[in-house]
Amino acid sequence: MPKLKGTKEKILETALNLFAQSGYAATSIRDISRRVGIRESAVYNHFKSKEEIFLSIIDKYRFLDLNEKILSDELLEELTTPQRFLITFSNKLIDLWDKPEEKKFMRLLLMEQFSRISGREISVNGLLSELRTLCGMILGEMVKHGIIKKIDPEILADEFIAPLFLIRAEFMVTDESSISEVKKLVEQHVNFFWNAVRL
Amino acid sequence: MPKLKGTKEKILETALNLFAQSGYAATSIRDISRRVGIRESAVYNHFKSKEEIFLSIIDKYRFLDLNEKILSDELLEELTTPQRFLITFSNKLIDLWDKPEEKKFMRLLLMEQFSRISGREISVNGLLSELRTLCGMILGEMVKHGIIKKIDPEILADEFIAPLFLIRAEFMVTDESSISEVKKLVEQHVNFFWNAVRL
DNA sequence: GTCTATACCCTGATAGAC
DNA sequence: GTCTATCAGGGTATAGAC
Repeated sequence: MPKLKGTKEKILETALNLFAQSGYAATSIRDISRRVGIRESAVYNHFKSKEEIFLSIIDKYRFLDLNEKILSDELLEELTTPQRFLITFSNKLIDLWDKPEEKKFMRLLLMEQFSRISGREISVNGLLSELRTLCGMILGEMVKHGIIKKIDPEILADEFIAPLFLIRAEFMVTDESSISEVKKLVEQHVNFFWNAVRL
Repeated sequence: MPKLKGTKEKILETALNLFAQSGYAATSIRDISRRVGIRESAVYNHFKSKEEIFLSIIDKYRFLDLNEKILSDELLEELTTPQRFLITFSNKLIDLWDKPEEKKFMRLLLMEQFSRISGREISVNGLLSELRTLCGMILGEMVKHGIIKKIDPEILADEFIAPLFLIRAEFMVTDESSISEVKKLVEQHVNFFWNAVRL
């Protein structure tokens, strides 16, 4: 990783900012180049079209690597106290979603998920499926070890994730994140969920 | 209600179709006028700008009138069997959301919620808040009558709605609605929810 | 790699005849 | 209310000098 951001990198970064702010169609190459500090035409040395910029962004941020970013050893130790584990897990997820880059990317996805730019499917489901898999695994293990009720892990995962996601999405409209309020809602949800599944 | 749709009405209808399909910015007045079958300039006899068309659409579809559209006498009779009531209620909601106009409007909202066209806030929260209030009332009554556990009705409403909404939103990306699959997921959710709150 | 210059099309919007 | 005609501005993208 070079320390000085090349122009290409700068274009991607700027484009993400503008796309996430105003949407793909409403953002022009002119806007992007102006902010980067180069001419419109110079952009075309790095990307052959506006669409290619968009697709590069998608490819760059598509993978969250949740396991790596959330499942620390420290967190796994809390598995002995499942309710606390779920709260810590959720908060870590909220923090991850609150990171500027992830936030912008999520906004972009939410905005453009129906646009089908260049036929490629831009789905929020994709972003959620990784999380769904991870939660399904964790909750499935809890079922197996008799920590929680015997319920289909996929259902458990959906019930656990859906409110979390909606809480996050709702607070994304206003940009003042008020993360503490979010975390209060998250904790309420986890408590409800825990009472629903505990034995 | 006039039988023959006036041009103004036709513009609104066409604009909703195109906005919901490609987004506000990507849809031009030309696209709209072409589909309506008039010249671009003729549009300006009815709306002074593209923005005004958008805002008219928002105003037209903003109110769902959930109480009226969902709470029938027949449904209320099922209150004696709460679990069945919740399933019927959810299915009615899904059917409502599946109506072409509501579906398109919801798509449009999901796409443009971050755009802040003309400074007006276009939030999905607004669409959900009416539902939240209704569910809060119903579930609050259930709590009061000792049918379900004593839990804050607002929390109950959120826990009930979030998965429903996410299920609906996910199936909105692909236009083949496969409503039966949706309803299966809905039923799973309601069963989970019911087991979480029953006494 | 970036610049200037430019091609060429589409945009929202207006003026004025019918 | 709809039309033709027209506008200025902005859109993506390319050519060629430096």
